[in-house]
Amino acid sequence: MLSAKMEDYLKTVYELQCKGDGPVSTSSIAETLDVTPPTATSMMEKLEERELVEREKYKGVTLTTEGETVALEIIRHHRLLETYLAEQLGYDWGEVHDEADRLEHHISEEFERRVADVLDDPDVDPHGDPIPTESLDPVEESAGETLSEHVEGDRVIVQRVRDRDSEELAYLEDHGITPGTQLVVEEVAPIGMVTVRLADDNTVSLPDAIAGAIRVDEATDRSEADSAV
Amino acid sequence: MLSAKMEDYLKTVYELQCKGDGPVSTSSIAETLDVTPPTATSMMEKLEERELVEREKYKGVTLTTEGETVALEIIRHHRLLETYLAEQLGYDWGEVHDEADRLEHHISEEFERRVADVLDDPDVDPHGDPIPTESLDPVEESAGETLSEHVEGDRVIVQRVRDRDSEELAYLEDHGITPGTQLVVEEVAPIGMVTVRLADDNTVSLPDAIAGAIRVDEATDRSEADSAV
DNA sequence: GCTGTTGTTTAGATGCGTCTAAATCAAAAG
DNA sequence: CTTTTGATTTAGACGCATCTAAACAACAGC
Repeated sequence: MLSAKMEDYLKTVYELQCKGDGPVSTSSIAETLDVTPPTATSMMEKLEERELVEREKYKGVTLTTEGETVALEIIRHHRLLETYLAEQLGYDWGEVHDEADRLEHHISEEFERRVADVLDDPDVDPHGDPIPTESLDPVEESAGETLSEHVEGDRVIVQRVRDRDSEELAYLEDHGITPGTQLVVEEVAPIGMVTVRLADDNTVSLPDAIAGAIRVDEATDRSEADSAV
Repeated sequence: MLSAKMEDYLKTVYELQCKGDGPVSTSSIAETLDVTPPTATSMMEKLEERELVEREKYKGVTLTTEGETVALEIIRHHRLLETYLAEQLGYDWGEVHDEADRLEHHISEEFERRVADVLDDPDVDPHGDPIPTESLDPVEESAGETLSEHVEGDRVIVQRVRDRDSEELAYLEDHGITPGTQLVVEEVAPIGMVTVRLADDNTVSLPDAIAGAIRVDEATDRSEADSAV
C-alpha cells in the first residue's frame, strides 16, 4: 500500500514533469512540497525501490508508467473532488483546492465512481484543468498559451487558471475572469503587468505572475457567444 | 494538532465509555482498534499528557471534557458523512461505515457545515444513531432496549441498528429491517435466536448477536403509520 | 585544467505508531 | 494469607517522514 505522502510526491513529480522537460530535480520537489532536499531524496529512494520512479543520482527522477498511473489516479481524485465541491456543495472557486488536497488520498474507488456519476463525467474541473478519465490515460496538461505571452489587441478566451491561492482566485472570480471568459488584451506594460478588457467593457490589470497562470486560446474573430461567466 | 490515530482512539474510548460504565480498559481499546495492548497503553499516555483522558494506572481511562468534545466532533463527522453518502451519493446502508471512517478525520469545518446544510441538519444517521449537534453537546447513546431483551408477542419499532458489518446490514435491509420498521416478536428460541414478523407478514430469524445490536422502542398499540421502510 | 559555487546525497537524530518479550500489578482462588 | 492467573505496563526495537550538519558531485568561471 502507498502512503498519502508517497501519493503526494508522485503527484508533484508528475506536475513538475509536465511543466519542465527532462528529469525532475530534488530541489524542485522539495520546494513544492515544502520539505528539505534530503527529505525529498530519501522519498525518491523509496519510490525508486517500488519502481514508481526512475532515478539517476545527482540528475533527478522520472515517473515510470506505473508511477504515472498512480499520479493520474490522484489527480483524477483531486479534480473530481474540486468539481464536486464547487457544483454540489456550493464551494467558491478558491476554496476547493485545499479540501481536495486532503480528501484525494482517502476516497475509495466507489466514492470516485459515484462522484463522477453525479457530475456526469466532467472533462474539466472548476479551474479548467482536464480531469483524467477512469482509464487514467495521460492527459495533455499544457494546451494553449499563457495570457502573458500575448500582445495588445489580442482577443482570447480563458481556458484554465493554474493558481492555488484562494484569495487570488476569489479576486479573479470577482472581476469576472474564469474559464470561458472572453478577453481583449488592452495593454502590456513594461513593469510586468497586463491589462485586459472584459465583455462588459470593464478592465482588469494583472501582474505577470498571475497572467502567466492564465492559459488562453485565441478567440475566433466574431465576439459572439461563449463569453459565459 | 491531533493525528487521525489519536482521534480514532478518542472516538473508541468515547464509545466504550458509553457502553460500559466506569473507566475503559486498555485491552478493550486495543481489541476495538485491532492493536496490541502496549500500543493502546502508550497512546493513552500521550493522550493523558494532552489532558484528553484521565488515566489511573492498571485501572483504565476516562475522557476529560475536552477529550469528549473531540470525540463528539469526530462522531458528528462520521454520522454526517454516513448520512450524506447514503442520501446524496446513493450508497447502500452497509457501505457507508468504512468510507466515513476514513473521511471523518480529513474534512474541514467548512465541509462539515456544508454537508449539514445540504442534509438540513439531520438528527440521526442511516443506522438510527443520533448525530451530535454543531455545539457538540453530549448525546445520549443508549436509548431503548435491544431486540433480544424482548419476549414473544412484543410489538416494537426499530430505532437503531448498531452493527458495522456491511454484509449483515445488507441482509437486514434486504429483509426490510431498518430504523423505523415495526416488528412483532414471534419466537424467542432457546438456541439463541429471535424470530420477528414484519408488517408484510414475512418473518425473519436473527441470532442473538444481531438481535442484541438492534435497539427498539415499544410500539404504541395501534399498528398504523410509522412502519415505513 | 583547477577551483568555487550550487545543488545533491549521506549520516545521524527525532517523534509517531506500532510490535514482541519481559516485568509487574491486581484480583481471584486456594 | 499466600499463590496463581490474567491484565497492564515497561523495555527495547522497527519503519516512516522528517530534520540538521556534513560530505560530495557537477558544472561554470577563471
